[in-house]
Amino acid sequence: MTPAQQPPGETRPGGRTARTRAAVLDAVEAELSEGGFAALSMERIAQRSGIHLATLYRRWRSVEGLVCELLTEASTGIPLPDTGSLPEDLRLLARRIGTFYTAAPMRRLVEAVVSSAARIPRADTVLADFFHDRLQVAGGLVRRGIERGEVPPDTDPEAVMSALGAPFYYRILIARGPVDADLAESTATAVWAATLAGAYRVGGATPVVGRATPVVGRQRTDRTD
Amino acid sequence: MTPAQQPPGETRPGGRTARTRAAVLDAVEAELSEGGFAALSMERIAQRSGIHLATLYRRWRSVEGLVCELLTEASTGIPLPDTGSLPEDLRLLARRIGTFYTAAPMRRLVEAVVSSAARIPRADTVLADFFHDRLQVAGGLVRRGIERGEVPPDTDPEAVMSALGAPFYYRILIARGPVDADLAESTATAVWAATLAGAYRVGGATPVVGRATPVVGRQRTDRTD
DNA sequence: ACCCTAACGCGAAATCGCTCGCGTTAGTGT
DNA sequence: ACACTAACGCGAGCGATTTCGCGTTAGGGT
Repeated sequence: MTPAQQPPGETRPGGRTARTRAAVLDAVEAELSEGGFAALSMERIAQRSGIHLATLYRRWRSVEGLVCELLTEASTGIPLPDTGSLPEDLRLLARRIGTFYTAAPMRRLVEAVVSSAARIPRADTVLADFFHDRLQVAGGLVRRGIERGEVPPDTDPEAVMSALGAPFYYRILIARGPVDADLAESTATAVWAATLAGAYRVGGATPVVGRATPVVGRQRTDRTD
Repeated sequence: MTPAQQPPGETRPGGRTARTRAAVLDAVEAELSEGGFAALSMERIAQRSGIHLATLYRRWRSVEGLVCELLTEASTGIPLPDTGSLPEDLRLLARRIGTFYTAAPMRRLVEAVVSSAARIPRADTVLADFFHDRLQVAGGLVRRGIERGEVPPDTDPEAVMSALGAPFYYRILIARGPVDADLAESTATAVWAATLAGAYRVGGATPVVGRATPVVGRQRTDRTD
């Protein structure tokens, strides 16, 4: 039988292979920044990078495959703060996410990958894995806060980090408005307040009863209406 | 000169035109529910609806155009509650959004439209307009709360409603996990707490200083660091 | 009840995206 | 330094999508 036949770029990843990869990904990024995902085609990428069309198809199968690879490249995008204070960390991270997505290129990349995920299964898993990993490590930020006793110990770190990211992606993908500093501030404030209120506990949120909320502590409401 | 030549379906919207439209949109919805956007093609829609392929292309140009039209159809999706209490309304609405997106069909539609928006300009504007309108009317919910004095008077209604929606779309499009009741509860709690904390004020959020938050009232912090 | 034409059905034709087979180039191991 | 072969360049070719021109059907106005 044939020995599994893995796709190009795997068995001999050095030298020329690496160069073409870099050239292609650069071209994709540039094209994406200029015209967005709509104007992105294998043809254009081939011309811009100087790499032959057939090679592109061989290694990446489709434009979707290309933007997926570009996403995995961008892993080292936003560094996680560690100031010793969770609310400070949240605010700082929100600002970094904000500035990260204020510029068009990364916005476009997210659009492209999400768009791809709806079309090819591979992009779906790449996207899911990417953010799953990122959420995992970002959760460390919250875990340190728990250890310091800043928030309820049963706070779900990933839920908090999801809440911190969500508004930005909502703005980019749904509301389709600009990401600005106000959004970052608002989000940081909101997430911190919500965390204190116990909205992100592991077994589901404990509802805030009535009006004024006893904000700290581990209040429990056993109503199950 | 030729008299502008508007696309089919505009000048004579009754009778047969309306029937084909209905048949086609039904087919799109069905196909979308079953196979998702990836499996959606003009060919399949034509077969399923019994409408000829050429007609589809004439009226809607592409699958993206079709899902756009389907979105505008789904306007009457989630009714807005009005219980007389903002936190109750928020929780109820969150639950409705939750159940709405728990089932696959609407999830798929959102995926499809967002995916389309990255590719054709028309979808971009359709999506933006749709959610802009929806945010506008949903904001009434918050405005009533302001009139009742439940939240700070300078609360931004649309910001609150964005915050209520964001986690669901994050879950669907980014985290790619299931939308469940927990998410709805968590979101409702979080948004209410954040609103009380003043995270969604019109001129940008007033940061929550320090640890315990004076939750009600209109505290002001003039620090601008 | 009649005409007018928008919208549709039909099949052929053109276009586009994508793949395939073969020769060439350049890493990599000995 | 040499051999081996992964990865690339090239252009023809295939299939699927999209369009076109024409005849037909059926609303809407008078």
